[in-house]
Amino acid sequence: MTLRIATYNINSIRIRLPILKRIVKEAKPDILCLQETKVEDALFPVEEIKKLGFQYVYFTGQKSYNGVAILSRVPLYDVTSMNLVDSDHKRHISAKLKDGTEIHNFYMPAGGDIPDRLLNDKFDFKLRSFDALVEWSKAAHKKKKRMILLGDLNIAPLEHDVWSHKQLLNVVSHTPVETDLLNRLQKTLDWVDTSRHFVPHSEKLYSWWSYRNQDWQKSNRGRRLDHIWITPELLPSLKSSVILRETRGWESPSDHVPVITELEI
DNA sequence: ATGGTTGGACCCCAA
Repeated sequence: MTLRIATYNINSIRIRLPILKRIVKEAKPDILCLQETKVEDALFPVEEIKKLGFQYVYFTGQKSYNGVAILSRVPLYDVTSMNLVDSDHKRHISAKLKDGTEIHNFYMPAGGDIPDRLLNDKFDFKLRSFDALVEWSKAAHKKKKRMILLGDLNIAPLEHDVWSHKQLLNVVSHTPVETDLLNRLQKTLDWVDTSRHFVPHSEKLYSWWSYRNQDWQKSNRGRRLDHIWITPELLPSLKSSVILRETRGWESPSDHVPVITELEI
C-alpha cells in the first residue's frame, strides 16, 4: 500500500478550510498532519474535515495559538500528545499505523525575533525544546524502530534551505545554534530528511515565504522550515517527496506550503 | 536600517 503522508502549517484551520479542500482534492494525502490550527478542541471543524474524506480525525488545540492535528483516511492507533518542556502549549500529537509505525507531528516554537536566549525568553524556550527533542529521539528509538518525525520544525538547517545563508546567519530559524541542534537531532538515529533525499543540497528548496513581501514569487525569500523525517528502517519504503510550492499562490494561502512524502508500506 | 502582512483575540500579541 502506498501511503501519502503530508505536513502543513495551516495557520488557522477555520479560515483555511477552502484551501485545505483544494489541497486534499489535488494532492490526495492519506494522512495529513497540521500545525497552527489555532482552535480549541470544542470548536474544531470535525464535520467539515470528515466531509473531505478523513474518517479518522485527531487534534489537540488551544485558543488563539499553536494546536496540532492528524487527519487520516486509514485507521490510526494509540493517539497521544506530550510536552517536550514544561508548558501548556499544544505542540505535539502522535499516532501509530496498523503495522506499528509511529508518526510524530510537532509544531516547534518559532523563537521570537532576537537570537539570544538571555534577551529573549521565546528563543530560550525554542532551544530548550530542541534539547528535549534530542533526548526524546534517543530514547524513542530504543522502543520503536519505524518512526516518522514531521512538522513545522521552524529551523532551516542547510545553506540552501534559505534564500541567503549569509544574510540569515543571525536571523532566528537559521542561526548556528539552531542548525547545530537540528543536526544533533538528525544524528541521534540517522533520521532521513525525505525532501533532501530527492533534491541535491546545492539546490534551493523552501516551504515557507513570509507574508511581508509584496510578491513572494518575485522576491522568493523563502526558507525550508517544514520537514518529514523517517528512521533508516523506513528508507526501503521511501518512494517520493514533494513540496507543494504552488499552493502559496492560491487564494488566501498559509505562509507555509505542504510537504508530501510517499511511503510504500 | 527599517518595515513590510496575517490571524485571532481584544484594544495587542505571535508569527
